[in-house]
Amino acid sequence: MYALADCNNFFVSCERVFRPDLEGKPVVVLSGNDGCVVSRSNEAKALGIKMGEPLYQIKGLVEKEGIVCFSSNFSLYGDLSDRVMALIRRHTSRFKQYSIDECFFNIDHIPADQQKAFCEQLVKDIRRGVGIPVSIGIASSKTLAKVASKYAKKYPGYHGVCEIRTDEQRLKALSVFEIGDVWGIGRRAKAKLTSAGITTALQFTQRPASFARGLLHKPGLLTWQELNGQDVIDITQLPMKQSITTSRTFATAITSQTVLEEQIANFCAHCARQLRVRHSVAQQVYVYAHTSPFRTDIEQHYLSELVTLPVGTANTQELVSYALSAFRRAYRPNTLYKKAGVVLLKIIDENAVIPDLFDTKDRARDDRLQRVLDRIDDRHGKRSVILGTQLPSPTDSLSSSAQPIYKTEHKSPLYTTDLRDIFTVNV
DNA sequence: TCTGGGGTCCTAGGACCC
DNA sequence: TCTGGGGTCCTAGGACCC
Repeated sequence: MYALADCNNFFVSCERVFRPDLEGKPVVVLSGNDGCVVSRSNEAKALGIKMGEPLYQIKGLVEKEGIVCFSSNFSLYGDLSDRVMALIRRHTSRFKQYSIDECFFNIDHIPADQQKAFCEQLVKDIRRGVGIPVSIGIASSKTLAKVASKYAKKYPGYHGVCEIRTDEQRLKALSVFEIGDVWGIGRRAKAKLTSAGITTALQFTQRPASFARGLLHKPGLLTWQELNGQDVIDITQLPMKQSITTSRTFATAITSQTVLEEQIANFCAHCARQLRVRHSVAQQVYVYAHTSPFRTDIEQHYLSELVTLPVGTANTQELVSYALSAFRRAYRPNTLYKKAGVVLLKIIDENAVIPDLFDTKDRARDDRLQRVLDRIDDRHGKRSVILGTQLPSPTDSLSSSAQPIYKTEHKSPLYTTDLRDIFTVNV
């Protein structure tokens, strides 16, 4: 049997840990640039606010109902996530974190008739120890465990834990479960299934496997098998990341090449640091920037450039230099770039690097310097030492009228990871 | 005017090989 | 006028997840 633990309204719950006065009130957390709603309290959901809804479209409602808005604060969410995960991992086996607020684990070391009580205790421990409300679903496949966890979340009578153990329970749960809410069924698949007359998960499972395969291909077949109780989706694979991305949407579109170069350099440096934390190197760098897809009044433009490196590397200086020269090749003047990003690809273990016979770089020396720079950042904080290209160029800082590149108007303090913020709050 | 960020997997189709 | 078959590798784009 699998158990799935899912934090309720995770980002909002994180904000509430330090703002208990917001318990019972409508609260939302916004995406980067304060653009869209990405987490909603139950009260906000009850007001009809949808996931992913742009903030500007609900401005009136926000003011009328006194909805409390937060800019996203990922160092806070990451830190609380680590605490929740550590608590679960300590008491379970074959633990696998699936996302920032979800994990699968195995509870076969507990007798079957005690598994539910065990998970109920886990829910209480997390609530008391970290302050985050969690729901747990138990079933024979991961997709069914997801179904169970949704029931656990929806009905307080379950005390946070729901299990689908018998076939009667499975059929009953699926008979009133909307097909579009099934893990793996997205908008397109839902539309296809609806036109085939399928609205519940149960109806889907009652069609033959060939129907699922024919309409939704391999992923659809896997979902069909999982809903029928077979354990076929494997998430234990994925030992190493295949790509690392850093990208941002800007508050106002940017045309300046030097301002964009500064952004690209910072995105790339951030990716490179992630790479080194994982003891990996990248063999390709992909750079892109584009106009706002929502603007119909301007010509759309998508700039992208892929560079394959002669030798895999995690060195910030080297990766930034490739990223910037790629960007310079593709940059187009007088274009309103609204978003840009850097992706590192073809990632392999640092010990698997294949040397280049004609390499001109002293890599041992570069690595030593990089290690020193990382240690300085570890000790004195992120960005203690950065490349010159990561700073705004003097001409830009003079000309730009102090307009911020990103919008975060509702950010909460870094309660758990930055002491300076706590002192600021107390003052 | 204002619309997120970071991932994975699958598939079709083109390039290329013998 | 007539113009193969079978395979691999790579890439872009679609779909999905949280």
